[in-house]
Amino acid sequence: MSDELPAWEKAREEFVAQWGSLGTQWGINRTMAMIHALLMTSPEPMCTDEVMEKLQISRGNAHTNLKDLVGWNLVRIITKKGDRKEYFEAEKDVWKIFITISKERKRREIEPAIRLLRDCAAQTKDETTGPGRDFHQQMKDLDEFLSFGVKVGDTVISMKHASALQWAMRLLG
Amino acid sequence: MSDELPAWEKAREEFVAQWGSLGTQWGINRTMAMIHALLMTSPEPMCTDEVMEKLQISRGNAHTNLKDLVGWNLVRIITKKGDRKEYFEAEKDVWKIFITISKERKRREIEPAIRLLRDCAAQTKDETTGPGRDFHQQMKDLDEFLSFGVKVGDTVISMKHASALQWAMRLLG
DNA sequence: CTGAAGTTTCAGAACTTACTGAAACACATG
DNA sequence: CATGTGTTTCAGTAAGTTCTGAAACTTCAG
Repeated sequence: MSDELPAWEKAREEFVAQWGSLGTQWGINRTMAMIHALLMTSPEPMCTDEVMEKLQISRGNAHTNLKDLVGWNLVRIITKKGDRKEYFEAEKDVWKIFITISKERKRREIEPAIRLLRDCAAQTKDETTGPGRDFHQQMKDLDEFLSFGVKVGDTVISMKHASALQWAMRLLG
Repeated sequence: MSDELPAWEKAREEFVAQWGSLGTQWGINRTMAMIHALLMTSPEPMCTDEVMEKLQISRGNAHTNLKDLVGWNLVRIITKKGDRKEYFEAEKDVWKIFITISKERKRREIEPAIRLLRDCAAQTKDETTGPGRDFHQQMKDLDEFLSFGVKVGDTVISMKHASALQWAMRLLG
């Protein structure tokens, strides 16, 4: 294989591989995390074949994960005129990545949890004594906490990066 | 099987089962999430056998996941005098749960990522042109963002619940 | 319409992770 | 030191997830 890689590409390969491992801990599939890392550090949009080649994965796998990343709004499809191929480009702005991921996680992970908690609270709203009442209260506490968190999160992700920074600095200062 | 469950226990079973499913999305294993849900809604500390019985799982499985939860500081071991059994009790205070999880996730997920980013940035600090420089910059941006996030997070989790609430209200208001 | 280039789908294989059940271990008690 | 009670470990198995490769499909140019 080619050892003629520029120095930065060596670092990039480490980054891609390790980001993949970290991804699994975050509940994200390894390949998807690797493709994301690859695209985030790509000077140019890449096509499916380039991704396959770089990561040594099959077309089906590359395809699925690229589309998943597009579904997460972390990657967008670029088409060049006079070229039928689709190219993929990752958002590189850290603040925008953060906002996108926050929104998706809210939708996929927090909102279903809140629905569950409300449902369980509703089912037990007539419990006024003993363990039944405690359970009801626990559901309400969890709901209240998550809902409040969502509200705070919504405020933050609606902010411009600069305002968010300023606000955070005030908290720290 | 007994259909003589109090109404609230029905809701509890739904909560436990669903919290388990939600857990998998969060990258947490189903059983661990279920045990946590069970203990969070238990009026009394439970022993291994009770957990096995309630969730219909093996001793080994119950044991491993209980110990993992203790490792996460979400559950503590209680021993009653004159009884050699270990009982397990989950933290029920929502704010404390939040703080505990935040700390653990920081340690397990954010800090390793920051280490990786710094390593990759260091490897490319001499790159001053073209894609190498861009890569270096991207690593630094990500590092800076996560590190700043950690700082903000540290500040928040060092706050009392009431102060945090007050502070968040100001953000919203 | 035909063929070339690109894209999508999906059944089964490979891999990873979680779980069981049973045996080994620890420890207190008579 | 034998016995009963509770705890831990772990090899093998089951379940779940991800990946491959090939076939089907779409689109466009000639």
